Amino acid sequence: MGTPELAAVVLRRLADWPGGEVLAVYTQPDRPAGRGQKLRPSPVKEAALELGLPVRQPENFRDAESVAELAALAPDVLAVAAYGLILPQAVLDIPRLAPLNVHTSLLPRYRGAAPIQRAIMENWQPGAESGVSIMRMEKGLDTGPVYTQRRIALAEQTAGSLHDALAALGAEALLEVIGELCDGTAVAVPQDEGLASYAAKVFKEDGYVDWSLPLAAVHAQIRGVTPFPGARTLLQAGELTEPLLLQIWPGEPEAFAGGERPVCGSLRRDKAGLSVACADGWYRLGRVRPPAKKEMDALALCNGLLQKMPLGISGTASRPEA
RNA sequence: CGCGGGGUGGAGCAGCUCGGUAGCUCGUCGGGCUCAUAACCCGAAGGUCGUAGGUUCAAAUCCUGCCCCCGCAA
Repeated sequence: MGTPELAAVVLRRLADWPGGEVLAVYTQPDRPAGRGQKLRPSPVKEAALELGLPVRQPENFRDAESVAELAALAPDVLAVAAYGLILPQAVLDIPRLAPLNVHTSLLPRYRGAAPIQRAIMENWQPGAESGVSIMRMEKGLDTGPVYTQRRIALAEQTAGSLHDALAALGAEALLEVIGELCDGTAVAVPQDEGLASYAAKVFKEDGYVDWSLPLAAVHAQIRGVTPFPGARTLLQAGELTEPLLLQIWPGEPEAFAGGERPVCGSLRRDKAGLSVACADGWYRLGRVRPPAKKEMDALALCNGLLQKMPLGISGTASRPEA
């Protein structure tokens, strides 16, 4: 049971597994999405169809009928990853062995909606890490006992790359736990409630870069919202008739040279491109995208839209009005 | 028919309102200069202006159809 790309990765791995069989795939109903508001199947549904697996898309499990349909399959386990539907106790009780959940954080930290992104945004100390947990589902949100975890260094990860890495690790860990459940050797350890934290959903405003922070924090914020919802900043430079809402990708932190202390948010153009001043250094912009344009190097932006901007420090980058 | 932006040498843009010589920054190639450079100087190549029609003496520019790309929203 799952919906987005993460769950599709896990599903493919499960379908591949010789130790068991996927009885059915549950995913959210097709939703209008994208340009033109066309009805679109979820990544999980696409994967399931590719694999020739039966797909079910109930609106929810509040009615007895949906629950009965699932129960009729008599599954040994329920494997859930980012399904996006609340599963009532009646559903959690169905599997013979356990209802399992793949959660992309080191529980009990970052329970909730956006563990991957929040973990990156909030942990910019050197050596920080995150990971994925396989837990037994219970009534509360991501509160169940944990069977196993896999850790991974955050380093230069973006939300996108970490997502991919954790999807692979999570699928592997899930198979391991299912195997142990079959053998009867699986052990789940209750979470330490004292260490619990929640990862709130990430909105577009979370991508508005706060240049008053230190380089490492700025870099972490940008990596955490890349590629979704994307980091943005409002550029105001000399010849621009109106401010430019730029989407930006992770760039290069550069510590200030001795004595340098520009105001946070100052823009600097040089032969190599564009940099923005943070609390303790210049953040050199890498890939960048103006509204309605394709993504490009900061240097290309300078050569085109910003070509009248003089070399040196002028203009500012700031958070758009909320 | 959800809203909106765009397609101009290799990259990024201007020019279109008001039709009349293909422009700018960068890159590339050749040459020069320098201890040196993502430095500077000189020179050159490179474009069916997305596509098919229409209007016109004349279309990147005005009109119509089509193709392609992208943002928002969900």
